[in-house]
Amino acid sequence: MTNKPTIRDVAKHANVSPATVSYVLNGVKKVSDKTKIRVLEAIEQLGYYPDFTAVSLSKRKSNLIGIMLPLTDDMPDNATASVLKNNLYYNEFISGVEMVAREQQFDTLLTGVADQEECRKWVKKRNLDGLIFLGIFPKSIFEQMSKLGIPIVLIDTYEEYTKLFNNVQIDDELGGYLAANHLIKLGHKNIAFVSTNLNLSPVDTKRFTGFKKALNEAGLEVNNHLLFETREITFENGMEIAEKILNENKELTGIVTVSDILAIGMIKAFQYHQKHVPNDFSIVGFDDLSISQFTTPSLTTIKQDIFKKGEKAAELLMNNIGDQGVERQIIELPVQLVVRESTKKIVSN
Amino acid sequence: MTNKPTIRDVAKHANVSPATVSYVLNGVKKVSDKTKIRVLEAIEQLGYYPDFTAVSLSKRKSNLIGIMLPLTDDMPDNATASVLKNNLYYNEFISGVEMVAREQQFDTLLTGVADQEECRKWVKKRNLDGLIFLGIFPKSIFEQMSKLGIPIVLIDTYEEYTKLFNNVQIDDELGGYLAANHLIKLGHKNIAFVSTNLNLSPVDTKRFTGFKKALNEAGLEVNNHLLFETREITFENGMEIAEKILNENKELTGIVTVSDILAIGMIKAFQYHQKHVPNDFSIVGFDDLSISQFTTPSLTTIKQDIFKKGEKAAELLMNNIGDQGVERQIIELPVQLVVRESTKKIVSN
DNA sequence: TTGTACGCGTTATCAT
DNA sequence: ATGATAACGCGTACAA
Repeated sequence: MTNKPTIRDVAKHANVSPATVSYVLNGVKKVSDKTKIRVLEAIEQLGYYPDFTAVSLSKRKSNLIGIMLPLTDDMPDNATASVLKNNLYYNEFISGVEMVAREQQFDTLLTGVADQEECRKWVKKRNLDGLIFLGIFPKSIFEQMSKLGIPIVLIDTYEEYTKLFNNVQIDDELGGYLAANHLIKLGHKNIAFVSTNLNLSPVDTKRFTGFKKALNEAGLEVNNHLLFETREITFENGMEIAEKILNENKELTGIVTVSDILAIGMIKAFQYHQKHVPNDFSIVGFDDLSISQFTTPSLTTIKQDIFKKGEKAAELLMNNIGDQGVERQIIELPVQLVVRESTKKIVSN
Repeated sequence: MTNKPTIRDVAKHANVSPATVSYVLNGVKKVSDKTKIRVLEAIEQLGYYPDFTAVSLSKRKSNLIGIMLPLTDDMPDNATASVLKNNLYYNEFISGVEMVAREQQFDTLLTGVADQEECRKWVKKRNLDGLIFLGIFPKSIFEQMSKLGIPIVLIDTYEEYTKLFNNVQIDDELGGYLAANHLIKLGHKNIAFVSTNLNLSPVDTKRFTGFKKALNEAGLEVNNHLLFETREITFENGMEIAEKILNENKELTGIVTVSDILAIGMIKAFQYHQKHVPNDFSIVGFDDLSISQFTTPSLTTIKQDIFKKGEKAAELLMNNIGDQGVERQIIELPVQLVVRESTKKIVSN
């Protein structure tokens, strides 16, 4: 038979009880060395390995972690997929999580959630051992989640109500500061800030804070006309903003964005309208995606190691799953200015 | 208690047996309408929903499907992650699978596999209901897999020994043909073909076949010096090939590649060495990734709908999981030439 | 070390 | 035709 051997098969083969086999498997030191060896041999011979489903049912532990992607209400049902499709950021992050999880015999599940009920069900249905929240979620969801009793790691959250969870983040304010400062040092005085809706994104707000700080320090005034908000981070939205800038004839030479994606879209639109980057506009991205050094011009950007962010998040989660009662941690990863071709010293008039 | 209600709780609440509840849940028509309503009410009131782990254990069905990524032996252990990280292709594909799976209450697991044993174990451990193979795998793995007794969908395979599985593919030969033909029509006569190792990649071989066909039809000779093979599809390898072309002073004006990634890398290297695309080299990519219309120059490429490929693969898999004995199917998705800025009519001398 | 109840839903068997 | 009982899937962990 190609049938998978069970723990009872092994037990029979080794002339012991299933319990003993289980003890050997789990390193419970209740077993004499000689029986242990017999059991190990039997396991080897039969090619036995435990069924995770059964383990999961009896231990109430699935060796499964979940990554939660945000779905706003106005998105179509199938938005998980489209979020993934368009956002290279998620891709790298998930890879990092995957890698660490796999090393520890965990598998990773992905979902988008519209409401907390759905989320709770998902966790319960699959007996998930831990959760990573990637993105912004409403307060109510966290209240629900904290009742779930499983470790949770948040990414890039600043809201007060998230303070009781683990968090992996970067110094977003510094990122915004570095980006603006870079342009200022290049002589730019009229600098735009391009982000998602600041009311909805504390991350972008932090970056904006850093941005403003740099301008203030340089004695430059923060001009609200040079703040551009878009709903979602896509290439297309980047193009739209660039066109808006051109249409409205904004006076500016420098642009700080919260995402390489937006920056790339903007550059494309500028080029389409015969504007040159960096000659006409200097643009700083954010993230340093793998594509960003291969665009033309290559992107000056604030680099964060998204892959490592995923790794750290998974490590944190694993530690918490391993033993509860670990204290809540905040891990801050570094950001760094990477200067490439999309920014340039301004040509004074 | 916040404890999840079990089927027995529901049964008690409705004054029936657990079995009856199960029947109602599974639509077994053994239950009178009045009891059914009672049960439904109890379910509603208690907020009951079944535990997938338990269902999985008793039904031997997990509502989980797996996507298998290839790991060659010489890759590091953690290569799943890096494959994902670098390959935007996978990203879009997986999104498509995810979406369809989710609609049917399935979750999707991802893994890279080095050998068939590991793969088999993974399937067994998690009781996976179906498998999608994304990429090229050795023959031996398929022999093992066919014994597993779960539906399998292959992507882009042409090997003889894969003929007994479902397959989702595109017309790769046509793709190669269209790409070459486009360049020929633009007046190019010395056209390179850039691919992975043709001995290892039947897909690239098909495209090469189409490529050669177009050249032959046009009375052009296929020059082996203009065939460039690389090990892996990365931006960096694209750059390398471009540099090789420049270093060796190859006489060519047109380039057909098997991937947008390679094309983007090549363009970058050309630009770095003061060569202009498309003025000096016309380049055709393959895939039409979401980034490809935002590079500079934007890519002329052979478009395939990778997202849809994922959707189709998942649909096929779901159908097969639903009822076995469905006949093996091959689904061929269309390819299409998308002309953008990276190709141009040759300036005759 | 072992026997065995348990976790939770399913389904074959049996009863009305 | 309805519905209950109980064994089962597989590993775990407590009592003995």
